[in-house]
Amino acid sequence: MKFREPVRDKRQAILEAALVLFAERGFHGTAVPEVAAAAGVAAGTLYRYFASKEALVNALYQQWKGALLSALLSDFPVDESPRQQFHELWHRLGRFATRHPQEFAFLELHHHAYLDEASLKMEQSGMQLLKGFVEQAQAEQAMRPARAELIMALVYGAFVGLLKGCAQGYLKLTPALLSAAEQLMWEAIRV
Amino acid sequence: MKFREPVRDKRQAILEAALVLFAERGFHGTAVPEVAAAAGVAAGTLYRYFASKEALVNALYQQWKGALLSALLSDFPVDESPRQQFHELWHRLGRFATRHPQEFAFLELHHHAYLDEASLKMEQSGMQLLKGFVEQAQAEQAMRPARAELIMALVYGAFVGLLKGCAQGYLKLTPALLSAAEQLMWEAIRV
Amino acid sequence: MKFREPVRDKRQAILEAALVLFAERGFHGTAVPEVAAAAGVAAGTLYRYFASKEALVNALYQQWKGALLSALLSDFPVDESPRQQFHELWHRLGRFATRHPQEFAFLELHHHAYLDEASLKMEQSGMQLLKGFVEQAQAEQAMRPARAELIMALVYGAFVGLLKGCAQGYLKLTPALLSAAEQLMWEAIRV
Amino acid sequence: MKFREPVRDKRQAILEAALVLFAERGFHGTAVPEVAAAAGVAAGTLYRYFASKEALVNALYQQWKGALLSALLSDFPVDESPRQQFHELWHRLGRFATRHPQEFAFLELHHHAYLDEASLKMEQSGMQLLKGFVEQAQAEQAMRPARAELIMALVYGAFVGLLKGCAQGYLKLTPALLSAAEQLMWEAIRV
DNA sequence: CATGAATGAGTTTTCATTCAT
DNA sequence: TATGAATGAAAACTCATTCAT
Repeated sequence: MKFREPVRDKRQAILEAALVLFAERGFHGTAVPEVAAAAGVAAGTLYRYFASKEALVNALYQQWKGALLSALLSDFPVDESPRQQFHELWHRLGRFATRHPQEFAFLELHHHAYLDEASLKMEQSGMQLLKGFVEQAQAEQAMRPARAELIMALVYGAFVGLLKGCAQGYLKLTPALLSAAEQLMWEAIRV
Repeated sequence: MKFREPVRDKRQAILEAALVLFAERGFHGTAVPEVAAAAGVAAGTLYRYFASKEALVNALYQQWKGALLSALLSDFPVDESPRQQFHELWHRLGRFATRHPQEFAFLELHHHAYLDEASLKMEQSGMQLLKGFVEQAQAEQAMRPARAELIMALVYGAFVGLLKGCAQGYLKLTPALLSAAEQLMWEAIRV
Repeated sequence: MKFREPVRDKRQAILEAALVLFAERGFHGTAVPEVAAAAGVAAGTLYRYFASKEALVNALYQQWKGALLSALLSDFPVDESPRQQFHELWHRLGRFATRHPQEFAFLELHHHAYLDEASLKMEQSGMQLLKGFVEQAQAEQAMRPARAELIMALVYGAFVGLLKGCAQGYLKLTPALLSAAEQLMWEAIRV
Repeated sequence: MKFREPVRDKRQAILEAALVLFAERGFHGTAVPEVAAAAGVAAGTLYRYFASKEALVNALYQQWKGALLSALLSDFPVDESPRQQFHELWHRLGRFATRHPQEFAFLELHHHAYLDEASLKMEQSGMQLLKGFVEQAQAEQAMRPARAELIMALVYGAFVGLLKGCAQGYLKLTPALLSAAEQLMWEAIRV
């Protein structure tokens, strides 16, 4: 009697609205009723889906940190050369950031002082997986023998810096730019 | 009846207190009375020195962004080789971040959605100066001919990533680490 | 798919759940959805049986105030001596409070600022009936000639105080205790 | 330059306003802004004096439970006869309830489910002191050898019942009524 | 100039009630 | 008739800012 209203799912609508606002104005800079209004629901409704504002931001963080890690690592070409693996990682990062610019901004351009244990655990597990890739490449003597954490911090930091430059309008995120950036950063870490 | 240190300068005390709190909890996560209390002044007094909370954070941003730019660029060895100049820039960044970790965290680890024009202008003028260095090095064919903004975004992003890794405890900011990082990033951008 | 007990009567289930919660946490301290959940029905269902939260608490009050009055007065031994009648009343009060401790607590240990006219009328009619007993005993010169309302207030207040002492853990409601209390209070009012 | 405005003290004004409203409508039935408005202050001001609504009600409870205990026990005539001591206690209770009817109603006519440890301790220490009086009278064989807690529950309950009767309009709190009540209750407990 | 109590609009959150299913 | 998601007004509480002292 009622054609599927385009409400997909209120929980999802709330998550999407929150993402946009948190990415733009930060967690503390965004009021719950603003999120609710942007999601097209009443303020009280938000609390049927999330126990608190903090629970909401953690759910958001876990959803997208998980998506990012999954995008980076699912079906990772474990048998390829380090150079090829690096290309793959950088390319996947670029694709994720191109398709989900607000999500990436939310994840990486903000200082998250309110994360719960589950969120922190997810963060750390991602680090571990990447560390494995770095150490394997080092074992194959295809990557400089610096501390794995240092290499990861520099490479990931460089990528985030690139995205920040795009967000601020200094750069435009194109395949060519990504490719150039990849080449530079590979030079930084190759043997 | 009053044993506080000679009240150096209340404005300065407020700026220092605000810096610590903003770096830790962010702008919106910090209450003005907290800042005042931490500075050892009354809440009303803060408003004699700053028109609003936003004016305070902008003053802080300009103070330290200016200090950072000044640290990077004053007496810059314009006649040295690009490699030497890069070393100098990286070393100065490292020294600044080592001496002023909270200031650096405030400047670079937060998303500043409240900056006024003066702050934005300062940000941009810093970029211009660094761009000049990159372009000169490229003119000397000592640095790859990529877009200057790309090189700056990657290098500065890598440095910020390094500091974030230190802030999160994955790394420890030592001269050796800085030196290793410098070497890697130079490889990224040298011809 | 549904193993709840034969849903006796939803109205009754709601009343029972409300009683427990109102007795424990008070009317304003209890949320309607909590009552519904405790009764095993949906929140909306409650409103099929009671027009509002106030209607619910008044129905509850009337149900149990009525039950208490009925327990006190049905088949009252009108021909017995005043002493015997007092014994009967005290004993019936004790039995009611023993069998229905939460009901008694709800009725007498809370300040009911929301009673409607029907509830107040019930309260008053109970008073009238007891007043008759007192006045008859006084006419027979078996009870002191104080104001009937005074005697009732003291005796009933003493009983409530006894129950409050039990609820707080100072006393334990045993037949022996009730009997001792009865004896003391009879001494208070006998000629 | 400004003659002492009749604000006595805002903390006191808040306590007084809260007392009236809590006595009438109960703790959960009273909204904080109502208390503030009745006290003639802004809602936020209340929180400068009390950390929370619960802290307010506990402060109120302790203030008046303390006043009641003090009224009962300060300069207690320890050398008088038990009968005389009972008269004194009853009289003091009556005077307190006459002078502070709302305070007494707040203390004794509500179910306080939110008391903190300090409040509970105060309650218990009052009980202990009164218990001492009962036990001494029993030792002198001037009071029936029932459990002290029972005697206290009945006598105090009777007094509360009397006040409840007055609050509901059945009785009027006069010296004569108090005196009559005292005589009845003494008969209950004397040997 | 400095203070800090006071403000009241704004925040997060709750809850009595409704209504589409 | 029963449901329970949705509502939105109201609750408790916070905080940027003001102003009398």
